[in-house]
Amino acid sequence: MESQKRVDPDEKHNRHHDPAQRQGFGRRTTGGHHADSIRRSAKCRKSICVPLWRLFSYRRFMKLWSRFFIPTLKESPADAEITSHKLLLRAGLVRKLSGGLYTYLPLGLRALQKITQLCREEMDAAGAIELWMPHLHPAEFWQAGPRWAAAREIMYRADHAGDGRRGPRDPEFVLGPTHEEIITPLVKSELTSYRDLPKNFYQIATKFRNEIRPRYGLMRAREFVMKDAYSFDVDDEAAIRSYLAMKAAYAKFFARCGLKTISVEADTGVMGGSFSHEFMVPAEVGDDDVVCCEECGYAANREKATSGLVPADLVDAAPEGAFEEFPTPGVATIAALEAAPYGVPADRQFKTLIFMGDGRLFAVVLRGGDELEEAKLGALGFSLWRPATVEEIEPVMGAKPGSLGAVRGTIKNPDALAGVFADHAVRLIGNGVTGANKDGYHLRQVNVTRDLAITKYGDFRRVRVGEPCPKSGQPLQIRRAIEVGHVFKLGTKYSEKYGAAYTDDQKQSKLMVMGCYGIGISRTLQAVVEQCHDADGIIWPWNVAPYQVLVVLLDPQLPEAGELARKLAAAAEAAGADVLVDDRAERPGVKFKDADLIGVPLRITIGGRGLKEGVVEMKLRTEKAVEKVPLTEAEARVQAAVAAAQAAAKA
RNA sequence: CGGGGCGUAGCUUAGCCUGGUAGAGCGUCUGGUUUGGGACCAGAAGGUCGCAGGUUCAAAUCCUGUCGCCCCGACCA
Repeated sequence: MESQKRVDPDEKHNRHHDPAQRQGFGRRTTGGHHADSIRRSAKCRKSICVPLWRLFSYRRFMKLWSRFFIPTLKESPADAEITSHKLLLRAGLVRKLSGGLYTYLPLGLRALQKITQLCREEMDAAGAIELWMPHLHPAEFWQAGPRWAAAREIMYRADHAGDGRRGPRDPEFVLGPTHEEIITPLVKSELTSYRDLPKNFYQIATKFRNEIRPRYGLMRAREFVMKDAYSFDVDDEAAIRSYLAMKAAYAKFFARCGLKTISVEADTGVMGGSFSHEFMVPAEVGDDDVVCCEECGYAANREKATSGLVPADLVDAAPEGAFEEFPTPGVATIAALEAAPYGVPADRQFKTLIFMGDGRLFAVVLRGGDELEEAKLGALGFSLWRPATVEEIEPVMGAKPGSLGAVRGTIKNPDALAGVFADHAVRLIGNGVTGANKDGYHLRQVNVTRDLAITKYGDFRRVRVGEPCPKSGQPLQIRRAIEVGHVFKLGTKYSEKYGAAYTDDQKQSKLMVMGCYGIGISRTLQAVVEQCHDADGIIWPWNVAPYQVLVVLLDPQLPEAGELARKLAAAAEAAGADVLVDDRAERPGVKFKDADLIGVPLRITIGGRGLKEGVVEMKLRTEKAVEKVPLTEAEARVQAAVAAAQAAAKA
């Protein structure tokens, strides 16, 4: 084989251990020149610096940039839009394979592993137990669960091998978007007694979701790393304890990642369940809106947020006389009815929307100026719903959208409606205008209480900026945010479906009460970058930095510089830091730019100039100032700086 | 899925409207000069112009289809 002829790399290095050999490099590669005068030439840099790492056997304990792989970019690829995505690419952390699919390069992987480890520590500390589940799921597990229909479209299918040979009895597979459907059957068969509970199982693994629109790099990917945990408790009260323990662990975890998060009340969405909180990172580029009150700390996802717009003591408006029809040819929008000659303000109009839910139509009534918050329809109990089509609406209502109303007696076939659900805010209208269920006509003097066929009031509208906080009454604000974690109290939705029950001390069989808890690990990575950067690059928080100390050798060809780098790197490592040494034959400017870009928290610069003065330089990525440290103190000072950073990161 | 935009060298892009030799910067390679915040000079390599049809004497350019990517909306960690 070829390898027999090849010289073993280590043996090759050993040849250069002799200092005399070291001296020889300059001469050998530069002909008759005096070694000193040409030692900084480009050629010399290359020929000398590469053997240098061999000379001192750095490799045993030093990670050398020249031997590593950090492909930094001066310019960001065109398909990156937001800062963190650009920086992930520019700092050589990730590369795109395809939309929503990314390769973690060595540096990115290290950061990801740091986050993973922090998460693991907090989960373990909170009493959760790590395991690992398959990510290829036989579809039958999902079919047996409560949300097969709803979750289907986000799941990747891996039905057959594609050779057409598999028979119809072979299972259909899906790639796991989450694991309730897998963990619950496991728990059902393994945990049977109240003595086994509580339990909380978690894993940190890849999830697959057929996102309708992957974007922003790792922020919304088709394949991503998630920590998912599932708690099982004997009753509601215990489940709440588990929930609160997870919520507390999450707060700790995000704090340790150096992330500022806010926890907000959230909608439970397709997960179902009784209540939930999301952990949000405020960011301009977030794809969630958080409604919050500076005054009292109320914070909720916009999907869930309410306001104090409708006073609790609001008195029903008295009718102004019988409602009457009036012609409105061609008027099909709120705006058109607002315009002349009608001049009906949007918030005096009843807006009627028709939806199809589980095979039946239902109506939602809002103020004309309000927007429906569709997620809030989840409270109505339909498992699936969508806006109804014109063809579905007309036979039931008697008119096309634009002329619809929920006025009793005007609906063509009221029995076909599963209900008329009105937002509380319509009560503010009192007497208003709405469609006559007759194309080209509207009704006025419609009284909410007397005329509308309301089945039930609820909160369906979207909160607007400046409305009073439901708690303090102060104006609400809305901020963009990135969701990085989500805790749900699930209740018995899954345990019931899969029969996850236990026997209590009265020999009674009872359903376990569940909770589930997710952290977007890869999303957290990007959120950190999004929150911690400046114009020059990433500013890693200490705990998630892929490397915490960077020793920059400006003159790597100087033996004394190499020797010093070795000492300082060893000192920093002994203090508990991860150290990278930039030994590349690059100009100082390039090295400094790269150092800032990859965002290592503590930079130690060793250059020929400083060595003559007898100093090395220390600089924190967060600070502008560079500190000159005498060589005699260098090791101790580096260790002290590492210790200080560690202490600060712990606090 | 609806709406908008873009596919030209590893990266950023010019050229396309008005068809006729594919151009630059960064990066890479060679030689030299430089050396503390992304150096300079000289030279070189690197392109099926996303793909497939069509129009034409001639297509990166015009037409049709298709694939991919990005942005806005609904969904989510």
